[in-house]
Amino acid sequence: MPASRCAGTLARLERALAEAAGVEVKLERPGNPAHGDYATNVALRAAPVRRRAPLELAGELAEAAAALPGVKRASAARPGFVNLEMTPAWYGEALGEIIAAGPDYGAGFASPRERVQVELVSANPTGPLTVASARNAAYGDAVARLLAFAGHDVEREYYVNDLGEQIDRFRDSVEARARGEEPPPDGYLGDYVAGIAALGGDPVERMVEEIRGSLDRFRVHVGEWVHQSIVEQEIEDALAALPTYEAEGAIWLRTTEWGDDKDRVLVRSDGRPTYFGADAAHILHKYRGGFERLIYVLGADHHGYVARLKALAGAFGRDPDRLEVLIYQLVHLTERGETRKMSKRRGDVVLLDELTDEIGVDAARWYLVSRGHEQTIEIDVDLAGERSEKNPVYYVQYAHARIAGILRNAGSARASAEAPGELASEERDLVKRLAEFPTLAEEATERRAPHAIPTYAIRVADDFHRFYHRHRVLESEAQAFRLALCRATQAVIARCLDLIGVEAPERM
RNA sequence: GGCCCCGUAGCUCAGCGGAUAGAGCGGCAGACUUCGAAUCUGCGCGCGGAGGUUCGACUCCUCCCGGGGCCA
Repeated sequence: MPASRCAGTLARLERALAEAAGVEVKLERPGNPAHGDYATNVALRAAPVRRRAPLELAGELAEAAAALPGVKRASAARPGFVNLEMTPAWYGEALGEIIAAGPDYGAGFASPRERVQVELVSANPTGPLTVASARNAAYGDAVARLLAFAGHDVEREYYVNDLGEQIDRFRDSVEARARGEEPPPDGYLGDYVAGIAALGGDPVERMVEEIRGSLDRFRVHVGEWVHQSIVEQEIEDALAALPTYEAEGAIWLRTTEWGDDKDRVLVRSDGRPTYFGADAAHILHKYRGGFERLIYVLGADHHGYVARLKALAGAFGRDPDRLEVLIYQLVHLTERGETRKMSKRRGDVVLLDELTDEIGVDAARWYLVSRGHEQTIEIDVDLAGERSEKNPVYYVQYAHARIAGILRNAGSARASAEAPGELASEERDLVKRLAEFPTLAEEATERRAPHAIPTYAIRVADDFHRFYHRHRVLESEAQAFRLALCRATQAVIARCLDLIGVEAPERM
C-alpha cells in the first residue's frame, strides 16, 4: 500500500502520526462518538513488528499525538486503538482548505500523470444503443471523469465495428426498407431501420450519428471514433511487430506465454484476419496514439477477452498491467416479475433513449453507476418511472439546491472558515465528512469503483440536512462560519454529482 | 467439464482486515406562523453453510450449497 499522496488537513495529520509511529497511519471515523473524532489501529498493526504490547504502544502514540497541533485530546483504548479529539481551530483549518481549493478540492492526486485512453460502449452500429450499453456508458464515463479529476490526460474512444456479417445483414435490411420491401428473414426488424433508410447515405454512418446523439444526451462525450475498417489497414504492421508463428496455414500468436489458456489465430489460412487480428491492429493503433494506459470497459459476457488482450500488450513489448479490462456485470430487465429477453436484431429492446425519456438522465446515470460494477443490475421496466421519484439522486440534488437558496438569501454576507468557539456536533460531523472527500475520490479512482461517489454523496447530503434542521445559518452567532460550511458542502456535492455525470441544480 | 461475477434487513444495495455491520425503498408513529417539508426525528437479534489464517473476519484461503454469465 503506497502512502496517501493526498493533500489536505486530514492527510497531514496522518503523516504526522505516521512519523511518530514509524508505520503508515490511516485514520478512520469511529462509529461510536465516545471514541473521539478520529481513531487509528496503528498500534495494533505496529505491535508485532516492534515486539511490543499493543496497548502500551498505543499509550505512547497517544502521548505523542496529544502534542500535535490541532489535537485536543488523545487516548489509548483496548485492544490498542488510539482515539483523537480535534480542536475547533483544527476544524476551521480543515474547512478553510476546502474553501480555498474551490472546485479543485480533492483533485490532482495522479502520480505519475499518464495519457489514458478509455474505450467505452463500442456496441455494433446495427441499431440504437440499449440499456446494456447505458451501463457501459455510465460506468466507463464515470471512470474517465475520475481519472481526469485525478489529473490524467484522458481520451474516450468508441470502436466502430463497421465490418462483418452483422453489418452486412444490417446494410441489406436498410436497403430492403429503402426499396419498400421487408428485410430478409435473418435481417434487422426494428422500426428504426426504416428511419435510417429514409435518411439515405451510408447506413452505418447514419447509425453512428444516431449513437453519438444518444451518448451526447446521456452526457457521455466521446472524443475519438475509431473504425475497424481503418484500423485493419494496419494489420500488416501489427504482424510485423508481433512474435507470430505459422501453423496449419494460419498465422498465430503465442498468447499462452502471457497467461492465455490457448494460442490465438491472427490471420486465417485463407488470408482473412480474425477478430483477434483486428484487435491486434487496433491496439497497435492505440499505442501509436501515444497512450500509456489503455482501459477497456466490457460487459461480463466478454470476460474471456481479458487474457488475450493483455497478451497482446505483452507481445507488443508493453506492460500488460497498463492494459486494463474493466468488466461490469450485465443489466437484467424484468417486466411483471418475468425476465425479459432482448434481441437487437428482433428489435424488442429497451433503448438508452427510452430509459432517459422515462426517468431522465440524472436518475438513469445515478442508478446505473450507484451499484458496484461487479454486481448484476436488475431494472424493473414497470417500476422504472416510479423508481425515479424515489431515486436518492434527488435527495442529494435537493441538498445542493437548498444550499443555493441559503446563499442567495445571504447576499454579500461574509463567510469565514474560522471557528467561532466550540462547534456543534452536526458542524463537526459535516466538516469531517467533507474532509474525507480527497481520500474517497482517490480510492474510488484507484479501484475503478465510481459507485463509492454516490454512496458518499448521500452521506454528505444526510449530514447537511441534519445540520440544517438543528441550526440556523443566517442571523446566527456563527453565521460567517456556517456560510463557509455551506459553500464547502455545496462544492463537494457539485463535484460528486459531476463525477458521475449528474447535474447540480441551483433550484428544483 | 473449465473460467468469471454474486449470495448482507421484507425489497434494492453499501461495507474490500478493526471497536455496537449501515443507507434507500416499503411499513408504523411524530415534527412546517422560523434560511426550501423533494426535509427531519424515532422504531431493525440480517452477513447462505462448514473449516482455516489472524490479537481481531462480512472482508483473506479451501471446500460445499444456491443464483447469473462466458467458453468448451
